[in-house]
Amino acid sequence: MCGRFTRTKTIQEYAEYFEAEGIDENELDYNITPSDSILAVVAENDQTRHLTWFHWGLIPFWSNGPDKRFSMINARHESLKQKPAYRTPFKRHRCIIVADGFYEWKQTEDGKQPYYIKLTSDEPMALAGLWDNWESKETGESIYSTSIITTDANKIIKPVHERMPAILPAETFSFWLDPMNEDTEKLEELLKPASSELFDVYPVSRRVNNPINNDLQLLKDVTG
DNA sequence: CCAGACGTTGTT
DNA sequence: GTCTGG
DNA sequence: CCAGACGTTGTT
DNA sequence: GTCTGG
Repeated sequence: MCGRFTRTKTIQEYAEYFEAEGIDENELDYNITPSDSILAVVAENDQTRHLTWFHWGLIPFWSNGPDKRFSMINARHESLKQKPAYRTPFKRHRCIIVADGFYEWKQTEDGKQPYYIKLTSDEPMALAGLWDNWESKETGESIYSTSIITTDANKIIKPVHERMPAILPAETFSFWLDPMNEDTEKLEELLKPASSELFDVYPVSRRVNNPINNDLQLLKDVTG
């Protein structure tokens, strides 16, 4: 699954990498947790791309509002076409969530050991995501929210965890983001596990476990 | 037809 | 909104 | 995802 | 055990 990740570069770098219109804000984060605001790329009908913030945890537009009983921080790619919460967003509300790496935990005899997973190339990680917009009938308040799509873990991640986020290669960004594209068969093919050869996986400090910790040292390999 | 649900992971 | 269950 | 909190009534 | 908060 993907329940914690990082965003370690500047907005300007992401704007350039994703060929998207930036925003006049910046916030590095070494320990992003569910319910945080997260950065994503969306495209308009004319294919113009924008960076924008979303609440992490999908709130369907038809729901009565944020509901803590549900934690829709991840969407299994196997259920996108079927589940009511994901069907329409998969057709019309796809986005790319901006990350540089993510954490997964392995249960050990003496507790939970976090691992950091990043691209060997040090490029940004393009996580496949869905978004929705919920509006309050009372106040008119609008919440843009998002969910990260998960898929089977690849060979290098499987020893740590059974699932991983779907990661998009740069040449598929346009196809994935195009809001007019409703070819769910072909879109689904992009959600296969990314190749093991692209990744570094290593154990990091258990300070990651507590979301209050948020500093560059969290990314340090503790193997020695 | 209406009522009610609408989620994932890991662990058991 | 849309699907499932009754 | 993990960490941390978690409850009411009646009597003093 | 289960829910909330971060």
